[in-house]
Amino acid sequence: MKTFDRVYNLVKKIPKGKISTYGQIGQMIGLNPRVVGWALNRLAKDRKGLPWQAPTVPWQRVINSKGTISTNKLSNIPLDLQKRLLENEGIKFDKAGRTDLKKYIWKKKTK
DNA sequence: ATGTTGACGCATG
DNA sequence: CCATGCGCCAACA
Repeated sequence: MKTFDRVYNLVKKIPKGKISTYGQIGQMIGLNPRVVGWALNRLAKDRKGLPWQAPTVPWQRVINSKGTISTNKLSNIPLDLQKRLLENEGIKFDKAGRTDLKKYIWKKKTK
């Protein structure tokens, strides 16, 4: 089991309308937040023409701990794509591009 | 083996 | 709120 597979498997469990953070994901599977970001970045690189609208892994549901979008400074991902995807799922952003983590944060079922 | 690179996060000033 | 600095660690060259 590759490290990035552990990340993907967990991210796939985030339900629509909920979000998580790199730190939270990392904490759940014992990885540094940077590694989580690295794994998702790799996902984008391996995309190879697949449509952004139908991601295999709902990577858009992972944002940073400040509640803002981290992908906007990247060149390999269209500007505001992540924000639009989340808005499609009912996530609201304020004028500064922040979202309410307390409201939308995903709480993994303690089972 | 060694150095570099981050979709990060937290502490400081 | 903005700017640095640093720890973190898998993958890659």
